[in-house]
Amino acid sequence: MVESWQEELRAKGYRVTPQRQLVLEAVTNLEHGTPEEICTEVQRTARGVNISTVYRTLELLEGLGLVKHAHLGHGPPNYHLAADAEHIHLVCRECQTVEDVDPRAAAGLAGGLERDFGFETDVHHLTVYGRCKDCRAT
Amino acid sequence: MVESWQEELRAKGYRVTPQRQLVLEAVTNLEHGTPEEICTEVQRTARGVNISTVYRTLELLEGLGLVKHAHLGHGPPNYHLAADAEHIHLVCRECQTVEDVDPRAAAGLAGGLERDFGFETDVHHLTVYGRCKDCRAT
DNA sequence: GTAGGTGCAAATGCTTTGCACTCCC
DNA sequence: GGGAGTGCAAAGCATTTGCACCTAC
Repeated sequence: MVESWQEELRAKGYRVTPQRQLVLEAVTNLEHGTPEEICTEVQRTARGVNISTVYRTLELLEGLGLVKHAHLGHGPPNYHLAADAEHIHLVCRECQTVEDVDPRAAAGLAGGLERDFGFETDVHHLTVYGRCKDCRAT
Repeated sequence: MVESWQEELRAKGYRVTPQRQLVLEAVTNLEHGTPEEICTEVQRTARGVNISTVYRTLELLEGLGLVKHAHLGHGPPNYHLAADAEHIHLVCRECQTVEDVDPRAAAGLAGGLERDFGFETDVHHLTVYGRCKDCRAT
């Protein structure tokens, strides 16, 4: 398997700190979360990590390719583990819920954009707005 | 054809003001613009409209279905005429440029989401992140 | 005339930054 | 020990809100 992210950090001259471990754990537990939510999650298990440290850490972890973020509408960005299966976000414009679906649903779209525009689609980052099943039923 | 938006405003008890006309014109001219850019565009032709009026007006016009907005990444939302042909935004993560493409590219995706999840896709609002042709060539 | 609309300034919410102190290597 | 990392507070933006004044109807 791969070397641990801790070793990777050290190899690049960064340091392994409790805060960085806590933030990564929180992202893992939440599966999806805004910086604010991640900060709150950390406080559930340990003494808080400052919100600005959360921002700095997320930026670092994203640079290392450990986490990724997506923009799910008006609010703050949403972070999740890069290692989690990639997925597409379906955001309902009425009830604001987010549903994760298999990226294969967008395989045709990605293929078409590649073929017609030479555009390399970042599938995990794809956000689709619309109305969900439940809201349409109402 | 349809009644003018001015009449629609009056019919709903709203008023037709120069500011509202100017904002709608600016959106028309810009094709795509953030609230800030729209505010600047108005100042090119007339004496400025206050930024808070721009926000309030865009919200109103969106409620009437005259304009729509999309989130193109980190920055502020992007407004365009609802009457403009619907399109998909391809946002390059490296050079930040936005390319508009025909919504038919996403017909397969929308059909699949409808069939498999009962999700009604808001195609005009679709934003696809990735890397554009030019950046991939470098 | 009057309710809706506007401008201005202050408030808010999210995010970034400067700086002194801390602690990992 | 020294530089990277952290906490705290202040600064930055984008956006919203309160309120007195203005104007379309």
